[in-house]
Amino acid sequence: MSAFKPSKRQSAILNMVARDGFVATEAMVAEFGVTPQTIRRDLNELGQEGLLTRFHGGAGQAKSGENLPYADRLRSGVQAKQKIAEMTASLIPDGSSLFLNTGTTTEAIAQALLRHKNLHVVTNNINVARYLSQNDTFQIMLAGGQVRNHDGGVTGAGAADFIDSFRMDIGILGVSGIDEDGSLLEFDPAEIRSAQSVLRNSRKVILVADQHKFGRRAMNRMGDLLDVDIVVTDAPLPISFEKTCGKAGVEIRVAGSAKR
Amino acid sequence: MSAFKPSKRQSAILNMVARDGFVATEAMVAEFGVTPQTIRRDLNELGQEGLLTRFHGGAGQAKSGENLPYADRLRSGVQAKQKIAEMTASLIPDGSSLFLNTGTTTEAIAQALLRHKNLHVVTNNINVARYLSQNDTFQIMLAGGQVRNHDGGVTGAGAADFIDSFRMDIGILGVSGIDEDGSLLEFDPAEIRSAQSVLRNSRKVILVADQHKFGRRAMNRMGDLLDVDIVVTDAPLPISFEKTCGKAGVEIRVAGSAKR
DNA sequence: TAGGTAATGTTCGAATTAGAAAATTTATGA
DNA sequence: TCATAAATTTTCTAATTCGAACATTACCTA
Repeated sequence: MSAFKPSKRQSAILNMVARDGFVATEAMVAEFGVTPQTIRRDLNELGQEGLLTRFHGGAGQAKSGENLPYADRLRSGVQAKQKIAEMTASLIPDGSSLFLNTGTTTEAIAQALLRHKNLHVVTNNINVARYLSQNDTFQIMLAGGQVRNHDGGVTGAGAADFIDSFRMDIGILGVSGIDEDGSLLEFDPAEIRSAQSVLRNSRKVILVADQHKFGRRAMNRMGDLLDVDIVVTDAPLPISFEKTCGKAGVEIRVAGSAKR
Repeated sequence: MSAFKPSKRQSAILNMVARDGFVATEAMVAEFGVTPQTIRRDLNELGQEGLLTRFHGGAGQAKSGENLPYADRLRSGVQAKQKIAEMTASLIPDGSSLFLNTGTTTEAIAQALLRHKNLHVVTNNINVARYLSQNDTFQIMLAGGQVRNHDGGVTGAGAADFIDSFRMDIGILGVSGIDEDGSLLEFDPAEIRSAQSVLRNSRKVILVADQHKFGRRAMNRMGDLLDVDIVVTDAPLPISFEKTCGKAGVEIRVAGSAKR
């Protein structure tokens, strides 16, 4: 029972490849929860279409050629996160206290925040902590616990308790997926408790999610759109989600829609 | 034979990786006219320095947010730390549980440990955690608390308590200085309690210190040479320290004296 | 010249990945 | 409900890559 349709998964693969330059087969197996054989089939198909290049052990970006229009449409990963990160950063005043959880989007936000001053940040992600530590005016609190090797997230009961000991102005949450009924979903159950602590202890909650997250399924429910104040994304939402947000009283901000 | 010196070839490899995102081992073999094994040696070295990421079948760009290795390399005493790191790593069996505290030397050790397997590591340093997380067979526990911006150390009462909840085979300690009477010294008082927890909870304690640490003064006393089992350093110790170690029953290992 | 060292090549067993084919599950429409 | 097609897993074998140990080469220097 995979949470991805084949076409969805294939475009997600293209996004990963576009973002990282090279993705190992095993990494995709872990990401999508399918068999290596299935990933190889995908890679062979995408490779035949010239959308990526196969390597022993994974796949990398396609050699520059034609086809790029289509590929570009499917791979908006990095730019999308960048736009989301910049808009989110613009919502944060200097001197705020805030929380950042795990995810590539929140890592992008950490980078975008480096120009701010005197932020107090609580996080459970060692990459976020490391980025932010470059700014001497920041005070960074990192939750302790077991480190998830592939993404640098810190998990465990202690991490959630640690977060519970703070009360923050703003909580910034990344998620694995959002269901149509407004459920916020995560792949990793270990992340749930930390995220819930953030929801509880933030005066204002900002949810960051690129367009592919909407409708994407994941096993664990961490919360509900009702708990969120602002959603920052990179493209107009499907109507069903707009309705859900409207009911929940959630403000939607589409990054890069005005300019670019 | 080969038209490239090793250093030339390695920087050429970095260029290829930077340009293409991912380069297959075979492609480099063809490019440089050397054996796959030679390429692998290069890739392992560059990978350990964090300048690229190894994959099965080739190498790709370094994971997000690298540059510290460069800064590290420019710092003085890198070679000494490297030698100490390699010798220390050789003292650690696969599958051990160990502790690593804060300091540039312990960060070098973290890199040197990447080829080990199934280590259980407890640390209060986010850089150590990040390096080690590249190895999927490691289980990493990171203490929580406030992050010291300039070196990535995690401090606070919670950090020491966190360490106290473990019992480890080996504790690896870096220090700011060592007094002639055998006192282990630290500049930052916030580091003291964590280090003492390590001394308490390690079955064997390895102290790592380059030659300049001996005789250097610092304000805070964290422990005594009596608590240490092995000292790893990079040059023969002054006689006064040899005597102190002898009395304390401490084994001294000088890295790089026998081989290399 | 003899010894030492750094770099590379060779060899080989172990580990990883690929691919083909069959079995199973899932989705869909009559 | 059943039949059918699509998607995925399973299973097995072949191909590739890896790492360690040892041999070789080139070069330096005492």
